[in-house]
Amino acid sequence: MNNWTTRTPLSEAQEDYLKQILLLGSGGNETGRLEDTLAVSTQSLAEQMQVRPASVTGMLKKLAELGLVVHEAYRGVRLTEAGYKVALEVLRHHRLIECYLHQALGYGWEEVHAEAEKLEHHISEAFEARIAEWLGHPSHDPHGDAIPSATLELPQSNPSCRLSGLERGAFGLVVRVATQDQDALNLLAHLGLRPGASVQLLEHLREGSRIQVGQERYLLPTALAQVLWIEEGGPRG
Amino acid sequence: MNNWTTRTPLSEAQEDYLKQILLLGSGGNETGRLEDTLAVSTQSLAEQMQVRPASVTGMLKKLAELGLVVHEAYRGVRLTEAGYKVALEVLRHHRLIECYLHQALGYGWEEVHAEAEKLEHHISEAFEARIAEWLGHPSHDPHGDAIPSATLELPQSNPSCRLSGLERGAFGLVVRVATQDQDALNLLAHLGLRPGASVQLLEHLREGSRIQVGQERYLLPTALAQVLWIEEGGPRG
DNA sequence: GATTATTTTTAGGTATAACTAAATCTTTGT
DNA sequence: ACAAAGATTTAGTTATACCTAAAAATAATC
Repeated sequence: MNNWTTRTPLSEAQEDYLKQILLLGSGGNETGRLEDTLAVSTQSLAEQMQVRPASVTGMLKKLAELGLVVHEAYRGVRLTEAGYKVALEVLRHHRLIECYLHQALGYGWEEVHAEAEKLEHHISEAFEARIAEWLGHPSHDPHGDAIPSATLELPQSNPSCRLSGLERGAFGLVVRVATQDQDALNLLAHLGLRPGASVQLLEHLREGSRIQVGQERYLLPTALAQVLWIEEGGPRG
Repeated sequence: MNNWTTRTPLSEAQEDYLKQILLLGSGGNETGRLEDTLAVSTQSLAEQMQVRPASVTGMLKKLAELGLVVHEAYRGVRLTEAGYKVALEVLRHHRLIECYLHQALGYGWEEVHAEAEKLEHHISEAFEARIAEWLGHPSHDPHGDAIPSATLELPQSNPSCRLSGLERGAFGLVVRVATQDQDALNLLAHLGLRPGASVQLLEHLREGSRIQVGQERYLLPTALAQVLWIEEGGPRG
């Protein structure tokens, strides 16, 4: 374990592992506190990174040597404070870039992920600072994900629940679209199910949830209903 | 030699080699025509890329296999049409990014090079198109270097000469600052010797050239006087 | 034609990050 | 409690990309 806070620049793969450990450990709900994250299994990381479990073990070993994770064999991996910081930094880059592409360059909110995924590893702190400034230090990205501040604090979010967990007849506002699947994003964008959209839940069925968005009614498969996070509230603001 | 126009994505290093072959082969004066470029020596490439000549030979072999350069042993290397296209594409990315950092994000013209150097390899064609549009399809970057168009044509430049070649008493406009050395850029920026600045040449001395910029007079070392390209013209526009 | 400088070849090194196969550990079901 | 199933680790391999030093080959110059 290396304690010297030295910044041997991490590889792209290493940064991605740390980011995924944070995301998986948060169960999609980052609280901003390392203590609230769970240990992540080798398996789930392997799936997420599209790699064999053995490859994950290898990488975790390296990250553990760097003092960025604690890996208890057979029990999963957790970030250390240092690793958590790096992961938040990467997340900040990613989400700021998404914001910037959307607001400054006119990308659709469903298009920004792929470009941000590449760029997040290659921008300087100066660049980060400049776009954050230009954007007015936003708290959330175009998908509704919270953006860590320059000091790596996460902003508070209002209570919300998955669309699939909404009660019959309830109204609400989409506050977050929690998927990175490009096809899912395209579909949701086409239906107008973007952050800020107003929806009503009509009924839950075995195949999915029947909902109303504007004048249109859709039967949304459960897989998709689970990625939409809703803030409950009266009909159409 | 691979003729299939396939786009096996090139590595960062490969793109950098191609770019440097173009820059060195143009002697700092790109005409936009491959025929006007000279063969580049292994040595000069090695210096530019900060590696040993043997490494250059190795890389040239690989690039030749990809059909991007023609390497005549012991006689130097030239770009093929395909390699020339790639090099221009990289140059376009680099210079557009420099413009964008300067105009959209407020970077100083002397600061943009380093950031662009990293980003040029990691932006998509969509990103390139969007920033080109935002900028209004500029023809030159903040250093005065010509930007290849979307179709990879280089814009015509007005005739110009090095400050070191100017005649005694002549007036002119800085149109290009042809160095990537950060310290040189900083120094020139501090003296106000940026593209667009008006200068008069007072006299040439052994140590350099005495010049006047605004109210100030400087003795500019020859090494620096050679990177400043001047368009001759009457005193202060 | 010999000397010098440059270039290429050869052989080998480093680093990253992936993989497979086999061994080992943990969990689960009976 | 134990066996089977599943997950994880170990060990050894592969592939890529890049680099180097030293020896051999070539070109240029006197």
